[in-house]
Amino acid sequence: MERLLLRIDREIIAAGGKRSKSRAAVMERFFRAGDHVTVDELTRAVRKTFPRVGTVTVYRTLKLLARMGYANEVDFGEGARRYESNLDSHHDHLVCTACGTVIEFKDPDIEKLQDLVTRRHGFRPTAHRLEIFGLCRKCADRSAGRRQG
Amino acid sequence: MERLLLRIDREIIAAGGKRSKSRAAVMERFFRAGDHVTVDELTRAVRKTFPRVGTVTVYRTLKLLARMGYANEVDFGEGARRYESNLDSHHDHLVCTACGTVIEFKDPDIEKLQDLVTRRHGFRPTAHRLEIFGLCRKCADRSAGRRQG
DNA sequence: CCAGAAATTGAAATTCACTTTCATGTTATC
DNA sequence: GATAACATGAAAGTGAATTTCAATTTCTGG
Repeated sequence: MERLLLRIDREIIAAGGKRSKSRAAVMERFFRAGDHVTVDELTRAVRKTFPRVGTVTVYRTLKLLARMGYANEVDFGEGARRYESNLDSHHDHLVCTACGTVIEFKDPDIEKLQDLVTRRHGFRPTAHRLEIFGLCRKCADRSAGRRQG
Repeated sequence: MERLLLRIDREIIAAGGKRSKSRAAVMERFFRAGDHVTVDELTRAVRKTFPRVGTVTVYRTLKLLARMGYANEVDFGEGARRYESNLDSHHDHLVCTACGTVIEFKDPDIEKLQDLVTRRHGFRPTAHRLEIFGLCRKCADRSAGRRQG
């Protein structure tokens, strides 16, 4: 973690940038969060220990991380986009439309079939996103319970 | 087509709505378009034969069609959402990031695997979307050509 | 340690897609 | 054809994301 932040900082400096405390605070909170955060959520979190940080800096830092490949922009159709760390390997999402829970999953078989499909169309894939919307176990149980009793 | 528009009109009237020429024009252009249109694109198209139509009406009509199940909102990450007719069965998208071409595809095997994944998580799916980004055959060939000679 | 150059910051202004408002125009009904 | 309800569209309003710009911070090299 400390190591990661140092590495990113070094990369930024190599590209002609300079260190900054605000950005460091944003990055640390972001990677510590672990899940999918909106700019607004992350701003509030950072402000707990760094009240002076502006929304703009959070926007800029996340865009920067995305450009550098350390973060991904994701969109669950809520109106505001979310960012997730890109340190783990690729995964897709189950999004509960009732409670908002997001479950990550990996499925190499689906990926393989996707490769087949793209090949069939002479398409060279660079990225993909798969989101499945529905009810998580808890919400499904609740609605089933209501229906049956 | 004529038949479809009549049917939709009848449904609207059954729900307490009234007929309208603007809306009819929007719907006809929309279903005739066949592909994924933005509100802006569709507005411009409708105005060719119906100059007085406002953007708002296009927004409202597409939202209405989506609510009635005749259209789907899709998002290729361009900033503006697109609408596609929902008359054909479900399909997913290959989006070329170079030229913007969108290829539709269906893959029952992928769907089956998706069902397996959701079941494994006790998740009850209601919808999903799969977008694969990359280079279409033409753009891939072009960049391959450049690379090899 | 200091001065100057360059990047970073954040409040405010701006943009852009989308939605809401509301006075006016249309449509259906009696 | 009067009237009640719906549809329309211009303009105003939202809200997320971006840009602007003066002030601040960071780095470099005397």
